[in-house]
Amino acid sequence: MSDIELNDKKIQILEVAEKLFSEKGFEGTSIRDISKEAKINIAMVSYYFGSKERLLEALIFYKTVDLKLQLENLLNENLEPLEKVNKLIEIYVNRICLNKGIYRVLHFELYNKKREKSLKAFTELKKGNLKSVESIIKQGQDQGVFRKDITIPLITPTIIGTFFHFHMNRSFFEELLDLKTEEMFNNYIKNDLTKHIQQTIKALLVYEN
Amino acid sequence: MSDIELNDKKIQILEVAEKLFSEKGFEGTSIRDISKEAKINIAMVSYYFGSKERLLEALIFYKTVDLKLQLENLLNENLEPLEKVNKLIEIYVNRICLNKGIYRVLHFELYNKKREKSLKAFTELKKGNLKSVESIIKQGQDQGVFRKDITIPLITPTIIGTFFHFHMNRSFFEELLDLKTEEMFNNYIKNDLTKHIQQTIKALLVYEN
DNA sequence: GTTTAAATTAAACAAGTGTTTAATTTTGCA
DNA sequence: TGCAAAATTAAACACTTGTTTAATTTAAAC
Repeated sequence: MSDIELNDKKIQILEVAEKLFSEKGFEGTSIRDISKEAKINIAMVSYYFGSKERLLEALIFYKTVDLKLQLENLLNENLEPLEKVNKLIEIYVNRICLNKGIYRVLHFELYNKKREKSLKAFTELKKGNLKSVESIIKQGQDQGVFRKDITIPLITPTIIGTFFHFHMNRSFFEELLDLKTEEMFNNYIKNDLTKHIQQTIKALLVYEN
Repeated sequence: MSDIELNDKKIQILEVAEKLFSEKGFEGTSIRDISKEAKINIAMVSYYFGSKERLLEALIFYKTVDLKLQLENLLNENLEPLEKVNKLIEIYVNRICLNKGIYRVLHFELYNKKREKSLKAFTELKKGNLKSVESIIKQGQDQGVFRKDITIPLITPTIIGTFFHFHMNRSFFEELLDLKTEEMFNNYIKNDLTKHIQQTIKALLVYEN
């Protein structure tokens, strides 16, 4: 069976792996954990993916392959620069929200470790994202809507970092903001948190001293 | 030996543990790894801390105990609101920079895991931090310098999240911004990144529509 | 229905895990 | 110097880890 081709069983394993990796980390999750949750034999992971390490690689590829496309589509839409930025933020928040687990895995299993193949794919993804952001912001600068003394590569850290930090401290904010149900938490992200990020980036981009 | 009392050997173990936990994660680091790096016998960790889990608890306490104090001191300083916010950002960046490893451990080993004792200590720390931030910003609002339609609890995620995301993608930004040495990287954080965060928060706080 | 490849299984493998034990060495104090 | 407490050690403990093996079942093609 090909490395890329994904049948139902492979996908099922990947979904379970994402869930467990994000909950307990890569090292903290055993193949037996995955097998149990996915209701398959322990040998099937090696059979399908070769090793636990290659399972992680497959997972990263599987979960990041279409983000690039989504951003490139945004570029070609006919929108005002600020609207584009707001939509960009929505895409980021939405995506990380949907793929809850994988971003935690990406950032924490690829940091300071020798997973060259996975790391390279992740780096390429980030480069592509940055190009899209640059393009959008330069459009706004050319139109005289955005100020020019901003460091564009630091915009993404502010967008994703704010969301990520909020998400990583989920239980703290659940208690603080009295978000009792999963639905309330997700609604807060979709409305208030997204708005806060949009407000922040807008202030940063159009502020005049 | 008391739980709290820290002799040289205990501290040596904690320092090594922080380094390895931050590099390889809690589960990814074995007691034998720690022993080897700290040049002690494997039994010494259990002897001093009781267990690997309790070692983590001790580490978190050891590394967070004085941040609270630092923030409370800032409150009483005689500074303009905006200056206080800028200094707050400097304190955060500086602290996380100095304690490189522990924040990664805090956010990723306490997320979705049942480490109640450690989690509680961390939550208390965050509550205290939030109180300091609230107090500073309300001061600025009372003086009419800061706008009032902002969500204060989301300020910290933006500050720490931006820095954290930058740090978690270190190798990406090293390549992108051509930061060849450790010194250049640290200087970029101290100057450009800190300035970006300060610029962002300032824009958010004083922007008038 | 037979055949061939793919899928699935239980069992075993060696290596690594956190922790405990019991013996030995070092230390500090009378 | 002598002695009790603390520190340190090597060895063993039971358990979990990722991976492989070889046998069996299922599926598809002819």
